[in-house]
Amino acid sequence: MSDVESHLQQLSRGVEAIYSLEELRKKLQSGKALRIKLGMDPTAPDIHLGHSVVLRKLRQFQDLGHTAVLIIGDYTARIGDPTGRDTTRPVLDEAAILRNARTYLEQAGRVLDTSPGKIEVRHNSEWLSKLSFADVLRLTGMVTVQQMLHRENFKLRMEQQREIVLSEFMYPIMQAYDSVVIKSDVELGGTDQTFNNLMGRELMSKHDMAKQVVMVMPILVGLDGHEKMSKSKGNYVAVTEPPAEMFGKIMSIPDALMSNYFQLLTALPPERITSILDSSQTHPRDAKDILGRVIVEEFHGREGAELASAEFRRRFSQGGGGLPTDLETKVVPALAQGAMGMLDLICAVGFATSKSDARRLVEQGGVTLDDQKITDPKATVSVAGEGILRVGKRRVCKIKAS
RNA sequence: GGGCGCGUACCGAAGUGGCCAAACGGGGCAGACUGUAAAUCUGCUGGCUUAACGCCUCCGUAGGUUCGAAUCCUACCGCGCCCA
Repeated sequence: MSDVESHLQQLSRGVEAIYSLEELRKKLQSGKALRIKLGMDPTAPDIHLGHSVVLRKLRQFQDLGHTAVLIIGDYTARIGDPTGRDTTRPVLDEAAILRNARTYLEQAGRVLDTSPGKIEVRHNSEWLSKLSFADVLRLTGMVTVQQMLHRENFKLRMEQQREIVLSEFMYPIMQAYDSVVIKSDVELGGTDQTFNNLMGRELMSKHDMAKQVVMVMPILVGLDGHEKMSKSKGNYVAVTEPPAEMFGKIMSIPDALMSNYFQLLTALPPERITSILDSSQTHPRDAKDILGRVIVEEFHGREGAELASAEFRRRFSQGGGGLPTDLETKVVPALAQGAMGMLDLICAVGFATSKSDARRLVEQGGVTLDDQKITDPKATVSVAGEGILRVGKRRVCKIKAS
């Protein structure tokens, strides 16, 4: 297989759609370093595995010698979005945008290759702020209302007779114009960006330029196995999380989700994935362990992944009970004054939000002190030196009087 | 400008004068079990406490009617839809 064909195969992996494969092939055949565009919205700086799907694809391109062009949508963010609902975009000030962009880059850098020459970071205010009204009219003259109304989101709202603010039509045009300016060869995005990215092709061809290829990646399902991974749903794994936390969260996904995660979040060869997912060859628990380690390894290295896996086994498998390696010590000064109520102690270390809450935990048998189960809510404790307090499976700490 | 609706705990959603700390579902937490923080099953899910069928706070906000209000009235705030 030629290089081009093998690259094409790698790059197509896990992709939802390519517009079009043939054009991508031609671009790869040219032998040039391609410019791969990815737009980012400077409002949500908490990057999670869902974002990493697209970022990993971008990284793949980088590794094959192409250039990542990251567009920070600062102009758009500054103007905000009048529509309130479907596409809430809060208005941000300059400082916030800069801050968000910086944390975004810091986090995206855990996936991307940020060495010089591999990545180009641009703010779209650079060119958008210079457009005159006449320029804007010229751009809007290149797109028809009918094209706009084809977009799913708009179509739906037309049918439901819900408002569409005129300026909303401008967002796809602005993004598309970004592509014209930076002369992208390929634009990446999630499937939700399909329309906007295709608009880039449209606008580029109106400018007599080579059209960008659009590749859209599937939206990653969150830890709950149903809804898309997002911060607001709380069903996410942030790229900045410590190894043990990452690993544990991955172990908590429904078994049925494993295949999807292997496909979108790892680079394991397809045959390998098939054999891992075949329960007659690999125990499902081990399959998930592999998944967890491969993902954690990407962010914390081989050693971090192994440690996280080992710790998980120690703490939770076969009854568990092991202590975490980074066992936290909490000082409870009140203990120095003699016996203190169990419930107060639980609240004092922050394992319960109220005494009623603490009482429930005790009554349900979820609390142990030095491996002694406490079942009486009225119990008092006096810890001479220090003790190990557990609440449920996951909350453990060492307590000291001073 | 006119008309009509809606606002209940983390979320969704019942409840239209006392039996309401408020059904039910989701989520969360705990327990059992296990192959894991999976699945399944069970319990809990406003707060305080001398732990009691005690007290306090609570159904957008502020008043009012009533022996008694999430439920009725008034004003206000917020949200939505329709007409102009």
